[in-house]
Amino acid sequence: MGNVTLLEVARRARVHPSTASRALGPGYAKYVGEATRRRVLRAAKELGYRPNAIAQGLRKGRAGVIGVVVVDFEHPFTAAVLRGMEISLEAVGLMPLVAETHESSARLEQALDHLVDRRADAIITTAARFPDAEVVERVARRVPLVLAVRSLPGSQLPTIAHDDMAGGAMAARHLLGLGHRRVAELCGPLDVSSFVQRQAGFRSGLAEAGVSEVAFEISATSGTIDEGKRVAAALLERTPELPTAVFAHNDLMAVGAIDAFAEAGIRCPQDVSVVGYNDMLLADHLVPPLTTIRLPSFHLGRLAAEMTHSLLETPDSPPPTISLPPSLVLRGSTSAPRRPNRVQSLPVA
Amino acid sequence: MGNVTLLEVARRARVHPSTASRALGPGYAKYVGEATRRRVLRAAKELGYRPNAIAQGLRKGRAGVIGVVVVDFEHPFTAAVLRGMEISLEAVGLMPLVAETHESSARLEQALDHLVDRRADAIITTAARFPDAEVVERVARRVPLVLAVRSLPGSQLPTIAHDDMAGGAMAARHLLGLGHRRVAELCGPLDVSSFVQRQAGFRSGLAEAGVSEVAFEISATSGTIDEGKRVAAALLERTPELPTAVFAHNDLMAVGAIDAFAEAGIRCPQDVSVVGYNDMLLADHLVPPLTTIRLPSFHLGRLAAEMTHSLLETPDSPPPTISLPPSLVLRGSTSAPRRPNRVQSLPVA
DNA sequence: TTGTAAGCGTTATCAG
DNA sequence: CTGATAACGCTTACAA
Repeated sequence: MGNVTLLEVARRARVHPSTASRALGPGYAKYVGEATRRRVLRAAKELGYRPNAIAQGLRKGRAGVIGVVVVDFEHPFTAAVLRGMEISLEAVGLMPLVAETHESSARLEQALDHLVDRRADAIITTAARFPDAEVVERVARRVPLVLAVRSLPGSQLPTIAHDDMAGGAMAARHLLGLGHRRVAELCGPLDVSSFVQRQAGFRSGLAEAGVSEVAFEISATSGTIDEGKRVAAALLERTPELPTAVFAHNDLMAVGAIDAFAEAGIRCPQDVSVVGYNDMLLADHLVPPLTTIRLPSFHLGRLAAEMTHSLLETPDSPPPTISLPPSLVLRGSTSAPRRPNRVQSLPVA
Repeated sequence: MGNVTLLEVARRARVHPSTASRALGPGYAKYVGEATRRRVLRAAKELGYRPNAIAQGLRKGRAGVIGVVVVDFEHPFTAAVLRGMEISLEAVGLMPLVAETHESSARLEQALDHLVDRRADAIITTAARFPDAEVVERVARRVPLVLAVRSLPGSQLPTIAHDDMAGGAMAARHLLGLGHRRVAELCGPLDVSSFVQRQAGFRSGLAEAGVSEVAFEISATSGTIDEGKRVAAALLERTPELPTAVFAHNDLMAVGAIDAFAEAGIRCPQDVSVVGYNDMLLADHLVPPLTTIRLPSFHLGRLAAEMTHSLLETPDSPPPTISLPPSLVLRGSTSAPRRPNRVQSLPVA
């Protein structure tokens, strides 16, 4: 496992290590004689030399790595965001170093510290929750940091997110346009900007038509099928007069909600319309196919990476804030309300 | 952004840097006077000292990082495998550095080289295809390497994979048990061990009952819905007498196949049974719910990481080969064949 | 228990 | 165009 070092390459090419370094590196290669360069290159190839990125990193003070913090690889759009970042980072020779938080503040802090320790050139986090603001700001003082997907209120940090306010409003307008007047919301965790924005957008969309949503204070602790089911069941239990439409803060929750409704004998979309969020894989293969809000996640990933890169190139430019518009995907889980619901008590699973 | 170094901590604590190092590191802390240690710890905290992992890595010769190569974050079980690895790596203070290949050999090589350059302590790859064998073996000579999920035929490298042979056989026996005798297979790319094994297992399962599958030479270039649809459409086009059951090499392809069948007016499971593979998220929410083979992917991730770790601890132990048994998940996409199919020509979408 | 000194593999800087 | 030298920040024999 003895690794070939620059010194050995230099010896074989009969040059000084620094000459070998110049010949191999892109920046200084022109200051090396053509013949010498060839010799060095050949020696390197023959020995199977690979530069030690750790030593380079120590010397140059940068690791050539961008730290990326995500909630979960299984999260609906994590893969798309990551792929976008990867593609645009690769173009500039940077490698993403990815860490998961699983929605735990402790793990977020740990991941950020890890990345700081590794001297990541910059960090992109898509996992910030409101209680993490202090930690994030602390880290941002040590290394350029970009907030992606999830923003932090009042933060001056460069931010790129989906326009969830617009997404929520879209959902509201769609439902209103269909004729719904009695609507409810199945909220995701409200310590995350995405869900707060969706809620605000949804409510303001309703308000435009003078409608206000069914009061209901329970929100999901995570955006999963089980949580969607639990929250929807609670809605059934607590709401005397059932809403004719429901806006779920993500597709998985929408699926859970539809499950809960079905178990109570309430059909979607005949008895209740459901709008999801994310347009996840297979959303179009469910029954009914899910009407949902589609997010330009791949694009967001690209832009986040580009923003990060330009932040490194031009550290003193004003921190940008980008917001990406979503779009409505019409499918079968929404339709006009059948008729005003009667007060009814329904069995709960 | 001037980062605090050990030297500054040492100065503030009025000790020599080496003493500071000992006080801070876990191994030598006991050789430091209690009072001194306290002073160093306090100084470090006050200055917000964070050890430079790059410098540590250079000095110690190890980066404290395990390189992990995956095909795609969106791949059905990547997330589960990764989470398994992460959990067991974290327990021993190692961090996964993840790279994607998108099923490209060039990217695989690039990713492996990147990881070698970063002096990853070890590499786990779940993305190897047969043509990559040479590259993988080359890299394995420089750094401990574990083949996970996808094995390489004839390779002596430590390997941990799903028992796809058993999975394929399970699918075959299930279909045979239901009474099917005319069955076909929708294969994934056959330069990947997983799919070759599934095929071999399926065929041998059939052979036990003296059945052989419908001859059909087209295989998918990737395990996606679109590819499943394409291959299934080709099957419809080329097979005069339609099979009563189909084994798709993964769930997404199964979904695509069911789509293609539906477009041709062939219902699942009434006219054709379909078995998938992976038990992906939402497989139970499709229509019909997918009968499929479930893989212990989280467990595989854990074990792969443990194997890697013990490989580092005990480099001279014989390279283990582990195979993890899958299980059959019975759902609605399979049923007894209605009756022997007549020869028929069918419209293709 | 603490200090000394050397060096991990590179590259920036300065001479030549 | 090439060589010498020092330094990036840290750990670890070894000496005291």
